[in-house]
Amino acid sequence: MQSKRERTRARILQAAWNLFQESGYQPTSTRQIARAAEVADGTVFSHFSTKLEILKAGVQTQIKQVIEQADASLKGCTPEDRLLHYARHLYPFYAEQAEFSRELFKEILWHQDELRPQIEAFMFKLFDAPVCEREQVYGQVLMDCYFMTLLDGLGAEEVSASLMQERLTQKLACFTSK
Amino acid sequence: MQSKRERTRARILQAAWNLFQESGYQPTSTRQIARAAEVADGTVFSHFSTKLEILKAGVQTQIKQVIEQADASLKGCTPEDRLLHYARHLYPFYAEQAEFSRELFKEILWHQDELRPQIEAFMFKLFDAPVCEREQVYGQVLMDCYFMTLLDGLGAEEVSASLMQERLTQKLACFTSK
DNA sequence: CTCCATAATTGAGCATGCTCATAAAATACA
DNA sequence: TGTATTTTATGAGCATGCTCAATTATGGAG
Repeated sequence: MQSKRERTRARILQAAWNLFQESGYQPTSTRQIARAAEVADGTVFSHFSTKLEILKAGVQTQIKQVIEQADASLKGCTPEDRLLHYARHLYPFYAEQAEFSRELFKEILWHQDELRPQIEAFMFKLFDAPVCEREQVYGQVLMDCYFMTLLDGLGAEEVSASLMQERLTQKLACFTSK
Repeated sequence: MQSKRERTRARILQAAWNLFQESGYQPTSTRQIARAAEVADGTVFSHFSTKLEILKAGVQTQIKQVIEQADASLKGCTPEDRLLHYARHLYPFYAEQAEFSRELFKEILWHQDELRPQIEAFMFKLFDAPVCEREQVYGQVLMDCYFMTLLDGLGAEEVSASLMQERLTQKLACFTSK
């Protein structure tokens, strides 16, 4: 059985997630979260160091599932096909949770000690072999396109995953057609 | 002669810029700025809607100069050469003002109504002709590399403009060598 | 100069994210 | 069981960015 601490943490996370979904991340105050979770204001921060960490915890469990799904159904041999495959799974998720994604990327961009390993792992999946120097750089270019297309799409007033996929497809065509 | 309002604004901007340089953006409070500019707290916000707007105003005048310099000395014919040319001018600036750049990009990324026109203009400079469909997409890919290399570099603990230039050069080589 | 309307400035006050000394609860050990 | 120690929880309090009703300065018309 989970310890009392774990249960309190879960309550906070659940309450926060509900409120975030209902009213958005920014408009939800940590006091509201505390009240909804029936704990004191300070308790929230004894479980999560930051308001953003709460969001991160919530989103990460979801994203993990999406990635696992994508991993499981991975088809295509070329790195480009595979990148598109992941985009088809992940873009819709990011798009649906646009505000959360924006908030997270804001922070995470500057802490690539968190992002970098994920990117490395991602590149391994694209080439599924220890990548050589040349492939490494090309992989970076692919990732650049993947991320910029995503960031760009998340900034639009009408966030559309399909538009993002289309854009990425066009960009990737630059490489394969030459 | 500039109106009193303009002079107050200038005083605030100057005071803010000094403090930002001295102690950084985040550690400087708007109250400190007000005190240094010898105005009331509220006055600051009657001239700038947001703390970030102050920073933006300060940085933009500087960046304009750097861009003009780059424009004036523009050499090279291929889009890749030109992109690198701009990188050689702009990366060092962003790197030197790393904290400011990070703070600004955080916000600006999601308001591409501010960023988009600048990017469009930038692409025009790269191709110096009304770009066709195909070039448009390729230009986007170039920009993606330009920005991701920049963002990536700004996130490192040791921000190095020359490293960023090197990385961008490598990426661009993917295109020209094929 | 005097009056008045408009523009600029003021600073008390608000909600926020987060801290930290204290209190309560759980646990370990006798 | 009873006591000591460690782990959790508490909530008053802090500094922050920003607001807004009230106040003061500005400058133009009579």
